[in-house]
Amino acid sequence: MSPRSTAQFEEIRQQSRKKIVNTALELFAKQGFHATSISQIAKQAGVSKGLMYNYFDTKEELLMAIVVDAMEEGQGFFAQIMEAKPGKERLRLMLEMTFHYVVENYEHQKLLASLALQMDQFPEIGELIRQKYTNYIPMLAEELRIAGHPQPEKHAWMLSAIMDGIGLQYVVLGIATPLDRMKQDLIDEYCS
Amino acid sequence: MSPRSTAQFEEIRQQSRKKIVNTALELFAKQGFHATSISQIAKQAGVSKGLMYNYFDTKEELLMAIVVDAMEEGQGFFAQIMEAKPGKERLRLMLEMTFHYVVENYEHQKLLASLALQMDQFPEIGELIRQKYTNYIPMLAEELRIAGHPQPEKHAWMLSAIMDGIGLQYVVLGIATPLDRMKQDLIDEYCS
Amino acid sequence: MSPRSTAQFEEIRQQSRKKIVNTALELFAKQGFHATSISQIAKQAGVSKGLMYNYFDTKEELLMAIVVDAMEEGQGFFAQIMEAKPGKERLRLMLEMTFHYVVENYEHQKLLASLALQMDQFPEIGELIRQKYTNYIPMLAEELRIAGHPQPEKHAWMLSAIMDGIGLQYVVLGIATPLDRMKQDLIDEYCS
Amino acid sequence: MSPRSTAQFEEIRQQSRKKIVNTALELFAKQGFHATSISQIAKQAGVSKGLMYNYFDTKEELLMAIVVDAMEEGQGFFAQIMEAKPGKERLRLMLEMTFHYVVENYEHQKLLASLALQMDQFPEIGELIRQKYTNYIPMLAEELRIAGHPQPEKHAWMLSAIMDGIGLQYVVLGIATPLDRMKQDLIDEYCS
DNA sequence: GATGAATGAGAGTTCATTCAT
DNA sequence: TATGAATGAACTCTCATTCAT
Repeated sequence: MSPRSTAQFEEIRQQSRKKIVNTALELFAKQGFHATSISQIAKQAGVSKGLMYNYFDTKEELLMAIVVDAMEEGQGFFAQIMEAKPGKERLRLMLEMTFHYVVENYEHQKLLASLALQMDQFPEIGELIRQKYTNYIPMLAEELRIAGHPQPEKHAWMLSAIMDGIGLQYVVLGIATPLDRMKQDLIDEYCS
Repeated sequence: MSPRSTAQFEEIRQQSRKKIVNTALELFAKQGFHATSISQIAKQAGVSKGLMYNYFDTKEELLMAIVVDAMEEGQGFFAQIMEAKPGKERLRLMLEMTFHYVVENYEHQKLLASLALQMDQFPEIGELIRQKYTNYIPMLAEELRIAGHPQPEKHAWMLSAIMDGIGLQYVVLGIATPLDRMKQDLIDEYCS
Repeated sequence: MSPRSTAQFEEIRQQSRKKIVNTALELFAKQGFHATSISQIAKQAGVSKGLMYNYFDTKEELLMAIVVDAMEEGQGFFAQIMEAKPGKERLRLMLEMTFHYVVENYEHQKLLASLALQMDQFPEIGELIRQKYTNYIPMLAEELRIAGHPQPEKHAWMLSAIMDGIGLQYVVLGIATPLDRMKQDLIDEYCS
Repeated sequence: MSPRSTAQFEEIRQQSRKKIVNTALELFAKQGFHATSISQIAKQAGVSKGLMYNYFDTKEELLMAIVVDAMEEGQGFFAQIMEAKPGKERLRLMLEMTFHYVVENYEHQKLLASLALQMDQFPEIGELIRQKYTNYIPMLAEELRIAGHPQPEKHAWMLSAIMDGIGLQYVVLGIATPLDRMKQDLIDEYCS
């Protein structure tokens, strides 16, 4: 009789939105953005094709929403790290959480890597990725400096390359990559 | 009819084919496979759409031809390296040529990275990429062992991750990456 | 429950209905029937899409309701005119009120013109329009005869064409059309 | 063996283009632009849906091409008239050819009327229509002045309204409109 | 060998309509 | 009475592929 309340509608919206976003993330990560059709997302999410357009104006906007989610998740990790006391321990935490992120956010990681390779086509996303690097390298250098490392800038590039390479290998090769051992090796080298 | 004209035809064929392959490589690398249309390749290569199907039965086959080219190019590099005397010098040569390859074969590099992230869609290519890793890591370990390095296997993974990371950053960020310095740092660390 | 609240409900119903009809008229006139969506009407009228289907079963029915309104409005004008004493004065009144109608009912006028051009698609409306002409021309001829005009039938066609033409130009060109002057010219020619 | 010549291709193109344009004109005129789908045009023209996009980038561009055709046809008529010696005879020719145009170009006429009522949605076309009026009225006044008519401007508006009204009635009512008689009446009134 | 007109499946997107609440 | 989430058919448009010449 009585219409649903605003709060009820909002909850329904959030549920549907999440279903769509999660499915899209999964498929975009596995197949790439262009090779994934709205039909496929809808079918796998168990909703109609049209529903997506109740939440996102275009396929690109759906992608953008996922990327923003991924970036915010990364920011969250980072903020958590930065609450720790500066020094070797924080550097260690940083490495450990990065490895943790790679494993836990396999799909985000894979999708972002894929998008990084097509920045021409998604300029907005390209800008976000570029900015991430612009911020990340100096921050890492500063962290290494605080941890008492000589040549912090050199190792910032090196470490970031290693982390990117490990991430890439992980999303490409899967569990064949000896993640745990490499994590330990890096911690031994940089945090002791 | 005469052998002469047959040879001429063959040369024309090779030229056309090369034009197509080069253009396709350029566009696939820049835009990705799915975002590049046969029409666009044909127009930019200055040939007709129909002609492309004279050389490649499908778009996938064109991609495959490019990938095989890229792999053979890589093999060539590798063979060249293996002609050198084993030891620290060969390891150094290996690093230097890898850096050289990254810069000179930017497009191959970028395309392969992109395909590595979509191995589900191109199983044949996926297999090639997986094999490359399967061969590469032990080979690198052996090389490190020969060069007198302790813990060769550990550093094989590490080095391969660094190289992949550097390559990824290079194709994503372009010249902002301090390639030369990183090359020197690696050589200093691993070849002295 | 009480009669009072029933009456209130009825009033609310009429208000909502009027809001919807007015908004739809405005948008149909400005953009055309097919280029106007139910969503747009609902949003601009400040009601929910669902509510519209409480009043009109289909989009076509909403259109039909508007057209019937417009026709009834025209009938009202006509009835008013017919209360006057037959003769030159009534003809003059007819012309003046027609001009008045054109200005005051710009949107009805424009929508009807637009529908007249797509009678195949709305047969019911087409029939109404055809009937209007079937009745209008002889009535106008009779009016001209009563007013003492020679060749009343010829001028009936002529006058109706002029009025249609002026109406069309007015809805197309807007105020650039010299309505007042043309009205005076017609009155001078036909009513003196 | 040998590929088709450029001229052959061009002729094929022109034929297909004409088939599409003619069918589209017919359907746009009968049903309106929005109520006509590309599928319907293709089916009735006996070509594939995709072929239209070989000739026109969008449905709007197809419409635009038709409108430009219609405008040019009108220009042609006009130029023909202007070759005659100025005076009553030319005015008579103008009226006769306008009636002729209305009958012969029924579909153009109907489509243009329909578009004139939706100028907001097709600004480019709206501008063309507005310009036509801006040029047409003064030209008609001048023509009337040359023909020795008193109050040429007043009658220019009147005549243009009559012609528009007749055209509108003709495309709406069809042959029920007494075109020939009205033509004669107008010629008698304005050209003697 | 070479062309580009033609096809049609399938992409992204819109929208009238339904319905649980 | 009133809401808006949800549907799915139909839309515009794209593109790998075919084929007559």
